[in-house]
Amino acid sequence: GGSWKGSSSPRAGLKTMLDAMEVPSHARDLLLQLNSQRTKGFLCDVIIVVQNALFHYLKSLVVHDNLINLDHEMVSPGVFRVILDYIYTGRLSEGDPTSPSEPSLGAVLAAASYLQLLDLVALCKKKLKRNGKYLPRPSPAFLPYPKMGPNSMGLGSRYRVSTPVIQPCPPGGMVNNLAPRPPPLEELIPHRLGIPTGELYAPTSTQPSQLGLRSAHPDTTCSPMFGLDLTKKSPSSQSQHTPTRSHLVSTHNEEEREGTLSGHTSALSPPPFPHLNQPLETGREMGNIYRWVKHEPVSYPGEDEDEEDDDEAGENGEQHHNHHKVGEESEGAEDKSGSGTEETGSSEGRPSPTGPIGRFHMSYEPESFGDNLYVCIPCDKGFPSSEQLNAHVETHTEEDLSHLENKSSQGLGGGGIGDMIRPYRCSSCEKSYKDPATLRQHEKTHWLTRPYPCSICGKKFTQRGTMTRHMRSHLGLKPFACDSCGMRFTRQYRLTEHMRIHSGEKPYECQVCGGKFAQQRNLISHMKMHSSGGTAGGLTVDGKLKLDFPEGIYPLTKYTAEHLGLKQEKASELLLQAQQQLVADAKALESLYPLSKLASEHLGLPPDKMDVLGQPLPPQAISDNRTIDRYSPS
DNA sequence: CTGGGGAGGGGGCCC
DNA sequence: CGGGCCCCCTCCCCA
Repeated sequence: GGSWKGSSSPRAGLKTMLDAMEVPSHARDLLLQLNSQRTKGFLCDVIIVVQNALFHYLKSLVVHDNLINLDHEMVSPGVFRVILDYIYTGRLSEGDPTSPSEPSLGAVLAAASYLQLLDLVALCKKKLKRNGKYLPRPSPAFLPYPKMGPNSMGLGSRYRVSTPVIQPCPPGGMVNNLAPRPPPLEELIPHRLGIPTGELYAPTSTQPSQLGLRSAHPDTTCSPMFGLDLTKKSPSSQSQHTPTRSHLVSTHNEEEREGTLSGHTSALSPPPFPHLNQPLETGREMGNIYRWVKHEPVSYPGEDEDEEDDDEAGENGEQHHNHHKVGEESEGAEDKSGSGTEETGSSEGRPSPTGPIGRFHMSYEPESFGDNLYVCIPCDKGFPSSEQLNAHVETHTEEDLSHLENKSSQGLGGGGIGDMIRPYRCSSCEKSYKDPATLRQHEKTHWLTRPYPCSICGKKFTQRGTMTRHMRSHLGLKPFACDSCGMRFTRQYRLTEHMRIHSGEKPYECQVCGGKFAQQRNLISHMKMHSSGGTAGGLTVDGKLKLDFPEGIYPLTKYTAEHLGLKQEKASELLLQAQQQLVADAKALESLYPLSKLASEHLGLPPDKMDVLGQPLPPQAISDNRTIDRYSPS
């Protein structure tokens, strides 16, 4: 990848080389061979996921990473098959237009433009024209864009700018799940497909630079894309750890690929909502394009920026005027994205002054609320102004909202209130978040490649903050000092914990034995002792079943949870584990000693109901206060 | 020797 | 990006 970055000379060189090819059919033969190889799945080291379909691909034709996930709203498996065939054969099969399974040329065109397969776009247009179906679009500056998926909220205009969507998944050679991990990879597109490589191949030289790892191509200006910048934050923020750009030298090579790729990948990392995708331009012109988009009133203000943008925002400021400099792909992109952060950040509130909840106003039919166009989703009340709605929303207590959220998660199903409170759902798991940044952060936990490697030991992290924290341990940075003993810590939280040693405060109390602890974690491990070890003997010396919950099995009350210093949910879970362990132990014992009346009474159930305890308690049993009250020991 | 508690430290994750 | 919390591992001490 890196070799394509920078000036156009590599292309020129390739052209010369190809021109000089003594056997003219060589390229064709080679492609045929590759295609045959591909159809057999031989040496296909890249897997592209489109919905539930897997396509094998040769890495030589793709830029990086072994697993790529395509947004199936933009590219269906059928369409992608056609595209892949085209890539390998140079031929566009039109198939049988009457066959429902055969993708239409229009769909292929849309996907091709989405993927920036310009040659294919041209070919599709040509064929459509020939069929008399193609109506050229007025905007010459941009590729035609496919219609948006069902979740696009009608904001397809955001795709006005080229939005490569093939998303790099972490290497590792395996597809750990088919969950569509959105996004955009920048550059699937092989050079031979007609994309100017200089525009598509972002640099791969993105290894963290500050601590000595450098970027490639000494002749180009490479931004330390996701280099750890300890100058920014770290208490010891030693500037000496932060080489300036001019210090960068090239050490990039294949061996570094993984690391650099991960950086690159993250630099191009996908927004969590494919359908809310921001324009993620690949070319150096993108800065300009972006500027144009910025002023587009219809541009959807979703979570735009890419993860890597942030640390470049300042640095790139000086380069806003210089997008056309060859060899700056990444910076151009980042620059764009960085600006995107600001812009979209400011515009995010536009349609929805109340944030995520407000965002859902648009799903309502205005007329149904008369003049009260501003609707509080949780309680369905309408208000004539956003200010009034805001004032109203503030009257909702956290409790109200969490109650509603629980309700929705228990029965209202998808699209319920829970979704409105936490509208940003992970495409790979059931989790949802209140804001897109958190979702994006979370989605990285599903990646196979962790985007933030430690420059010292190479360990990789899903969050930059975790990586910088880790770095501090390498560097021995302990900014938090205890006033009493001078001991230093890497984290504030540790110091807080530590201070309890001096104060003697032990806020965490075991509700079973009354033991007190200064640190919650020690209470937790203590609780585990109660559960797993508790019935280790199973029987007391006098042969009775030994139980640690003399009152029987009960879910934790909120009160108890608070006393444990745990969130009720967590405490209940913990206790539930203990209970299940207890039941398992009791069952094991029962097989040895038929369950006595005494034991069943200890468990709070008649012997014939013992089985149900093997199953997790239903959520209501934990969260429903009435149930809790009934079982509560207090 | 072992179990349990105290405490330091690292990573994951969400806000 | 930092703060905060949770989880885990580990080491040390002591009964």
